[in-house]
Order: sequence, then structure tokens, then C-alpha cells
Amino acid sequence: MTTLHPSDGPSASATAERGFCPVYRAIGVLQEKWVLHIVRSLLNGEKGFNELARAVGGCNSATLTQRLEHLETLSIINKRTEDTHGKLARSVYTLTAGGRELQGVIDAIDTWGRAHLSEGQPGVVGAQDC
Amino acid sequence: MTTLHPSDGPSASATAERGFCPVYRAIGVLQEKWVLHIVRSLLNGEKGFNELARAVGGCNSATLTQRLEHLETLSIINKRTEDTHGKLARSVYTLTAGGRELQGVIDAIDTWGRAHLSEGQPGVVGAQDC
DNA sequence: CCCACTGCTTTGAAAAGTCAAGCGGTGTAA
DNA sequence: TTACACCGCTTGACTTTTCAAAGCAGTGGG
Repeated sequence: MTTLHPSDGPSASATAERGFCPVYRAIGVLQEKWVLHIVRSLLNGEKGFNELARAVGGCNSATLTQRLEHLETLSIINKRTEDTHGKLARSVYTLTAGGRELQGVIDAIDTWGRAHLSEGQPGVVGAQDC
Repeated sequence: MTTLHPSDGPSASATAERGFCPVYRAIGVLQEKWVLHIVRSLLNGEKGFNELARAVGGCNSATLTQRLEHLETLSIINKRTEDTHGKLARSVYTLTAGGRELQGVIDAIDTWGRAHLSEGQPGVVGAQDC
């Protein structure tokens, strides 16, 4: 493990009290800044680093690198370095099978968001899939 | 508005580019630290401040106060100050109708977490509802 | 009276995230 | 060939967020 992440070890106080709880852990992972945005972007297809950064919208490269590393150690995403015709190493990030199953979570958030976050907002008429 | 929150205004870079996107906003709200934990706790019934802090597990009071204020302005939770027999003002936090609909999100996370976060972990046998 | 509990607020320091710049490399057009 | 735009990052300084600990006002019990 290259870096140590707060949600990794049994360091969280509640973990000690409750024993291992997958839901608690899952929340710990998914509430990290940009993680859900990254997953959502990747659900629309694999992406390169800068491409992903643009799709995610506003995440800076340092944070993005860190998040991607973490998600890789959790086997949510996959990093592949493809060498196009022998040159230009481009990194491509893909969701693993486990990562793709987060579609359900994103869908649930999507549904809730459309129902509860678009009311009373200025200039909102139709919700495109942005 | 008492405090300014990052996910409130149109300050996020992606918001300007994409126009309003409820999913993007929803993610912005739900990825704030402790928010999902708070919602999950409150789905099990209304709670007082310290009671909620304990249920959530490890959130400090300053952050919790801030999160609760934010969630209240978003009409996700409700704060009620009940005076038990004329004395002892106890604050009780409840989910609104909109907040209760986050059950779907929590369920999705729960499902995913049990499927992908409990494998290969030490000392994990049965998953209780913790 | 003293201690435990309630719901918070304050403080200062640590952790996390952000910004801007830069590095080595490629590819494209002047 | 020189220049500039892209690629995937890394670095270091700066800002924001979260933190633990303490404290405050009030209630209730031993």
C-alpha cells in the first residue's frame, strides 16, 4: 500500500465499537471528495487522466491522482497503460466489475437529486443527463 | 443563509459549464463528510444531538452542528426543540419526507458494500445490521 | 455539593484539498 | 527547426475543513 487512507484501517472509532460493518465502510469510501463524480464519469466509459479530470469537473490533478490510487487499491477501478503503436503511453482508467455495480448507487442518487434538488431553483426546466 | 457552503452557490466550476445538474448537486451534498452517516442514523428514528453523534460514530460536535445546519437548509432534516414538562430543552433531529427518500441511496450503498467490501477481510463472518 | 448528562460553542492545531507551475514526452503545424 | 498544444502526472505553497479538548449553561440524581 503506497499511501495510507483514513478509511482503510480499523482506525475509525465506530469500527472498534461496532466491529466490522460493510455499510459503514462503503459510506467511508463513497463520501471521499470526487469519488462519486469519478465513478459516474467512468460509468460512461473508460477515460484518460486529463479527460477524466475534465469530465469530473474541477478536481485538481493532485487530488485526482490520490483518489485514483485509492480506488485502485480497493479494486473499484483499473489502471491500464496502453502504448499506442509503440509510443505515447496513455493511461486509461476503467471500472472493475465491482465498480460497475456502483451504477445502482449513482442511479439512486440521480433519482433522489432530480426529485429533491431541482425545485425552486432558478432557470431549471428540463433535466438533461449532463 | 447563516453559513456559506461550497455546494450551495454556482461556484463549482462544472456548474458553470454544464448548467444546473441535479445529479451533480446531489453528489455534492451527499459526499460531504458524515452526511450519509447522519442520514443513515436518522433513518432508524429521530435522535438528539449527542445521541446522533454517538450513533454516527466519531464525528466531532463542531462539524456535526455545521452539517445539521446545512442539511436543515436543504430540507433534508428537521430540527425540533421539545420542552419536556416545561424544562430541559432537548433538540430532536428528524428526516423530512425528502430526507427519508434517501433510504434508496443508503440501501444501494448497503447492497454494494456487503457485496464488495466484506471479502477477504479479517474476522468477518456474518453481517449484522450494525 | 458533586458528578453525569443535555445541547451546543470556542480554540488552536493537524489533515485534507486546491492552485499554479513545471517536467519529460509526443504530435502537429508553421 | 522551432514553436505550441496536448499527454500524465509531481511538487510545493496556500487555503479550507476537520479535529480533539475544553468550556458554558442548564437539569437531575445520589
